Amino acid sequence: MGDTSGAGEPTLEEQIAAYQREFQDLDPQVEKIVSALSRLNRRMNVAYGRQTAALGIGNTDWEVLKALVLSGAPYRLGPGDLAKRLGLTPAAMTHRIDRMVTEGLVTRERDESNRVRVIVELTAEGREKWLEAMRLATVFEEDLLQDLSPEDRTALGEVLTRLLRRVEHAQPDAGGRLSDLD
Amino acid sequence: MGDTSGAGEPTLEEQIAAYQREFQDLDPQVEKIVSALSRLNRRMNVAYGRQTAALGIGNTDWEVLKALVLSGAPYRLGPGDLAKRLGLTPAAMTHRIDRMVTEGLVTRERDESNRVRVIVELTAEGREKWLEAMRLATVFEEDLLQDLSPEDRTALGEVLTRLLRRVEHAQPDAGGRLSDLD
DNA sequence: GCTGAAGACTTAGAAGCTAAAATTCGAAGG
DNA sequence: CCTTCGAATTTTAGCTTCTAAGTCTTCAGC
Repeated sequence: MGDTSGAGEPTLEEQIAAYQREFQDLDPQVEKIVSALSRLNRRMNVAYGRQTAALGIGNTDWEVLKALVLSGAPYRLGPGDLAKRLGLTPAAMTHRIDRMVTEGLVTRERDESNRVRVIVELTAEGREKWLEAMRLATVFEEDLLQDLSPEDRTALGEVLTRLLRRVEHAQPDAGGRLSDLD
Repeated sequence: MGDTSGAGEPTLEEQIAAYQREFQDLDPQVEKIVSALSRLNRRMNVAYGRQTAALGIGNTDWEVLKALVLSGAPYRLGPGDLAKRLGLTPAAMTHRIDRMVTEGLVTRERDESNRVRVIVELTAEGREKWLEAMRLATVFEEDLLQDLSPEDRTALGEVLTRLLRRVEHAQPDAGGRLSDLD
């Protein structure tokens, strides 16, 4: 069923053996995939977390930067919009924006054409931080996949998207926000 | 660089296109793997979270149950040990154990042979909850992997463990505790 | 018997989140 | 023109879970 965390961790093989000992019905092949996937993801998140921390931004900031950049130029969204994309309540968004404004990553201003609305816009510094984080991330990712041939990579991408389609179909847009950093 | 969360989420393809638009140096093949992996993991965590919630236990409880079960019969560990395995401070462990004792999932008693130590022991109910969660999880996992042939499964397990070995070697036992539910 | 170290617990405080109330503005109807 | 409703945001209060630092208890060596 995957993995948990941290130091003093058993190896993948040890853990699967323990699972089999405690739960007879376990398919070790399935468990291997699921546990490896989970561990891999955690390690990646640790790496990303370090990189963004090195840039002086937190994981919560990172999520907002990403949403704004992916929305495309001119990199503007309302708090409500952002909240929807990130799966948060509007109140939580207000707090994040407060922090990020003081950090200089975004600006907040009222929309002059409809003064109920607020516009959150990426600053040049915010965009630069995002780009820098992406540069670090791609180095890490390239290193991670270093041993895989182009064919291996294609095959892996295919399998994973196949699995993803399956979950997304079964669990259409869950909206859950159970951790995830990238 | 992976994915974030929730509702109103773009499709994987849309997101990769947006990344390429905003960051020219991106290798779409790499990004596809990384993003699919991240999304897949998040969906799995959402599913696990629902299942454990349905059993009336939280994600934090689940981690402790798992550590105890995996330690093997008689399912006893000290708070300090548990804290190390879960990557928490001892203080955080104290709070978790408090809660879980009132929930009837574990018992806490002093070790009579060395009264400085405390022994946390899984109750029958705690063990039963763990087993039930595992049953639900395996159903979900089997469904997830349904379309993969045994050969596909073996291949996927191999590739993932290969990647995992690579990260674990580069990042030996980071101890990080940046989210993860399983 | 005293002292030091180890282990667990307590307290204080930080980071994030939610829910619900308050605020502000625009739009529609009398 | 004024009023009222509704939408979007912010404020307030409180929850959960974590860390850091200090305290208490107990064992072990001198």
